[in-house]
Amino acid sequence: MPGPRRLPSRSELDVWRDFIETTEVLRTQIGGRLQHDTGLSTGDYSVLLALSEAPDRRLRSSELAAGVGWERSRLSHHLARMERRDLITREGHATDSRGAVVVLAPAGAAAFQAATVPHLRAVRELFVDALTPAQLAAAGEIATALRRHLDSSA
Amino acid sequence: MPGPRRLPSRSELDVWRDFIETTEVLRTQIGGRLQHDTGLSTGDYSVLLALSEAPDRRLRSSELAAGVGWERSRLSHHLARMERRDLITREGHATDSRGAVVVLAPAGAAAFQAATVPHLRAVRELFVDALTPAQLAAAGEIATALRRHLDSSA
DNA sequence: CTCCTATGATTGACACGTCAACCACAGGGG
DNA sequence: CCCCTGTGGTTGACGTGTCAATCATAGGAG
Repeated sequence: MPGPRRLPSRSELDVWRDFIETTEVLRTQIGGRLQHDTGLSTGDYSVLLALSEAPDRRLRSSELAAGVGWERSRLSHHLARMERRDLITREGHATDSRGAVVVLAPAGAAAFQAATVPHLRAVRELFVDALTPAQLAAAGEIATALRRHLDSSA
Repeated sequence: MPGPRRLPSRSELDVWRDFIETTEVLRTQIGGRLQHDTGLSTGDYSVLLALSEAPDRRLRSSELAAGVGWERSRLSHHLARMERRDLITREGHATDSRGAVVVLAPAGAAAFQAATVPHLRAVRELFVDALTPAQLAAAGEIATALRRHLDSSA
């Protein structure tokens, strides 16, 4: 056990840079297409997806935050913007006066409906179609390994 | 060849979501550590790295943009913020009066020096150490395949 | 019942990114 | 020489994300 572990080698660093930059470009492209085709951001899409699948198309704010994996502060800012555009509305919680309930608005449901096929098509074109089945499986395993490692060191 | 190709299957979509969310968490964690340990953002780091490697520690704005892979507008905003913090300075170009030259400032060089080891350590801990050598190689190949596909459909 | 702490959520300040508009100058045709 | 188009770069507006501070209420200890 040497004390401070080694730094990444040149080839490891090359993989890192290539990997992180490419995933960033991928995210930007997918987001840009979604924005262009439907007027929704990927954040909007995640929120609308979670609400669409929720019973009664409504969720308590903290449940929604857990569902999309965001901090409450981020969700609060995003919901404020979505409310301004009439995609969602907010109500008080019946039994816990601290709570807020987020409700899918008609315009939000419509926007989500219109967005889902174009978005899934973009995912296929830019991600699934770029990889062989073996690479796709490997991508899944890499994501799982990274996630487990991140969770354990948090 | 059926006309409109199929949408992603359930398992393909699961991989997509896992992959894109995990890489985002990874990016956020690395950026957060860098910010916390050194006061630099990953953007700052990229710019300072490019300038450190440039002859005379100075680059024309458009070359710097190409080097870090950013749009000119993004670079301009970022340089304005970095100039405010005395990490870089900007000068006019000698022969092309339209041009701007970005110069690494002493504080920028010092901040970069201080940041490199902690940053590389974080990359090793959160990325390299999470993967087997085979997975690391696969990650490189996946990035290459995605990048090529993105370039061709742009 | 009265504090006391923990939790749900919002806010303000600020960094970051994109888009479109803009300004200034370079480098030619005429 | 004059215009005209293209290029280098900046700016403003706005959406997005993080952090720290704030506020109100829930829920339990005493």
